[in-house]
Amino acid sequence: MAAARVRSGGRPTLEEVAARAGVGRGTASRVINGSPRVSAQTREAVEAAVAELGYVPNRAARALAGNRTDAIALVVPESETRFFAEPYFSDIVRGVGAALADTEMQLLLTLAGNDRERRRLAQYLTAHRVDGVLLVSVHADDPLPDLLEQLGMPSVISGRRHAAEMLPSVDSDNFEGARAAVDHLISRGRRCIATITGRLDVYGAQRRLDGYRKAVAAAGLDPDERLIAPADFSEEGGARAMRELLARRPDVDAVFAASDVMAAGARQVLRESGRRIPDDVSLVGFDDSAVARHMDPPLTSVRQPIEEMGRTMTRVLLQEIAHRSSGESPQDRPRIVLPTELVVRESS
Amino acid sequence: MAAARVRSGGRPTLEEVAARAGVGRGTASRVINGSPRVSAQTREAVEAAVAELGYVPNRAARALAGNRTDAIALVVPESETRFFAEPYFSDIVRGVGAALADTEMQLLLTLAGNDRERRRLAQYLTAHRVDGVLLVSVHADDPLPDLLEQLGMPSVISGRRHAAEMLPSVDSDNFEGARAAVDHLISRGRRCIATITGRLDVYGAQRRLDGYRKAVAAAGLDPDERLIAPADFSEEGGARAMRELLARRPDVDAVFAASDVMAAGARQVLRESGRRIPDDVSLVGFDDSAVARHMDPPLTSVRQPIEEMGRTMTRVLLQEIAHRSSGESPQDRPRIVLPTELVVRESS
DNA sequence: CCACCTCTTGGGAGCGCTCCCAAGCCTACG
DNA sequence: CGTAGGCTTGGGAGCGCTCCCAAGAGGTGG
Repeated sequence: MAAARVRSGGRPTLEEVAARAGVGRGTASRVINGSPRVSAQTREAVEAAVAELGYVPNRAARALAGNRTDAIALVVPESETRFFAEPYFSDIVRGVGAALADTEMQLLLTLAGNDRERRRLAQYLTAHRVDGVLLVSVHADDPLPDLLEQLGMPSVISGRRHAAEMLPSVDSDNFEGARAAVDHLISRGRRCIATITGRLDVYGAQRRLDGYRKAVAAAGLDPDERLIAPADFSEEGGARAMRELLARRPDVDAVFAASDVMAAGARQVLRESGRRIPDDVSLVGFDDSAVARHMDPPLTSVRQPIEEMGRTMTRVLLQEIAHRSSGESPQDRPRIVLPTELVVRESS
Repeated sequence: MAAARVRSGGRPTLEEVAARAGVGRGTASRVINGSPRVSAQTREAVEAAVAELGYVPNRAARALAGNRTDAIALVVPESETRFFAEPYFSDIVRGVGAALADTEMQLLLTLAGNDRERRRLAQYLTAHRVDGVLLVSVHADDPLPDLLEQLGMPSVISGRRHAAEMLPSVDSDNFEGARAAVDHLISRGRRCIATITGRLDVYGAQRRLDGYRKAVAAAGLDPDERLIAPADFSEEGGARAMRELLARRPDVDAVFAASDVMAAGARQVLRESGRRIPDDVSLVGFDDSAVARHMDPPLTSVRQPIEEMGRTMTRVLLQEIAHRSSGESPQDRPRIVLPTELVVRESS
């Protein structure tokens, strides 16, 4: 067993694996990359060498030679990681991680603050070369999607900016979720149903409002615009909106808040006004977060399959990348909508 | 303006920048890496070329040539990302991101499930070559820290496994936080104070218990072991522990739970037993999570500076990496403890 | 028996960058 | 006026891998 050249410090290289297996570098590479053009015997020899040496390919070298990186970036608006504190963020990551588990792909986490940073980011993403980008929480005026589109960077977006989004997208069914929530309130005999919306430049918030409108209209209820109060997803905003609502329509008997946190704000105001939940006013939230479960009374809420959204986004992105590199032009921009589920608790 | 060789597809390379600036490749590299051994004039010329060409260094090439990666990994036990759903996870990431903001470092997110995966992970981390590792939520029997230590990989750990941890660590002051919580209960006139602990193989949980014991002893209260109920950080576990507590010492007049979620479980059981909070029993949690703010009554809780922990861990890691690469032997293993803060609400 | 394939295989040519040596230039000093 | 020494500078030699061409081996048909 000639102890060939034993490199003192570093990890074994392809060349060493090849030498150990008694084959050429090219052949070893073929085995490691699963090319079919290798005899079974050779393959075995190389695989044995890999095992013995504990060889792991050097990513940087691969990236440089192969002009790819085996890495994707998850871009999160930094300003919102806190807003994401509710399961959202970690569940997305879980989902992405799960989908990546038996891949060689790495996950790069990129926090981008303001729009300027996001613009710079696009540069980086292409220069630092990730193979694809996952975008979450995109606002109507976010330049990033267009930039990525132009750069031809495979990307998947969650929370479409608008219906005409060019990028593949994965979303939960905000419309149906909202509709189900309102239908539920109607089935409870409520007739004067208000809604507190999120920031309407977030597509999902708009869709939730649409769902509300649809359900109200379908039930033949009075579609009073005064029953619609805009807010910003914050607890304080929810409280403020609830006060407005109460001032405009004191006879309100149900509220659909577009997030649990806003519902929490609304609950506070309803309490202070002497109204009981759900006796006087029914309350429904959205997200089914920890806040919902621990509210008093526990909050009926619309659950989104967040982890699955992460999984699905990733799967779609990997496909997109595969297509792109195999030269196919992806005709169909996948546009996936995952179902939501109403979780009924005591607040309604 | 001789249009030199204009590469059709790709981004500009160092070579092109050099040509544009009329200097050699080596010189261009020096400017870009901020070497002082360049004349001001040359520097300007290169910088201009960089700007004009929109040059961004190729990471893979750098990594390959320089034998470093400009990337660090944040290792999260996958099994716990959900447990992390409370601000923890996202706040840590925020902190890390903030500390990395004006660095060239990238953040790699690594979810590792079980111990076997974590073992494999160590391989990957060295082979895929990250420059350093951030470890959060480490259990007593986790093999990863030792592996990283052996491999000589710069690492920083949060939540030390045991006091004798070899790696640099950043932690919040669980001991003082717990003590402050119990002192607060004592100052409220409580005399029979119980505690619900987290998994004691998590260092922080152990420290919280230590803090409880210390405060009880210092106040000269009866240190009855029956007032200590172990649980697992879960709501259900908290409820179970509370039931045991009530069975053993029905006269309990205060409970310090080592997490808000467990406090929520305890609250439920206390309610069911007909006890009022805080009139009959005071309740204090730990984490100051959303659950605490929205509980009924709002929960007094110990806040940890999680985002700052992320920031600090990262800073320490970057220093560690810098030392390592400049050949200094890091004499002192930083061991940083960040202060906690008691947030008093109506539950106590 | 030879031309022509197909299947494997080896290894050269880079990918874009950092490291480092040697060369060129200038200043200062003997 | 010659020479040593300090600054800058250019560019060769890889880093470890993938891509791809050409060559060898074995088989087949005319």
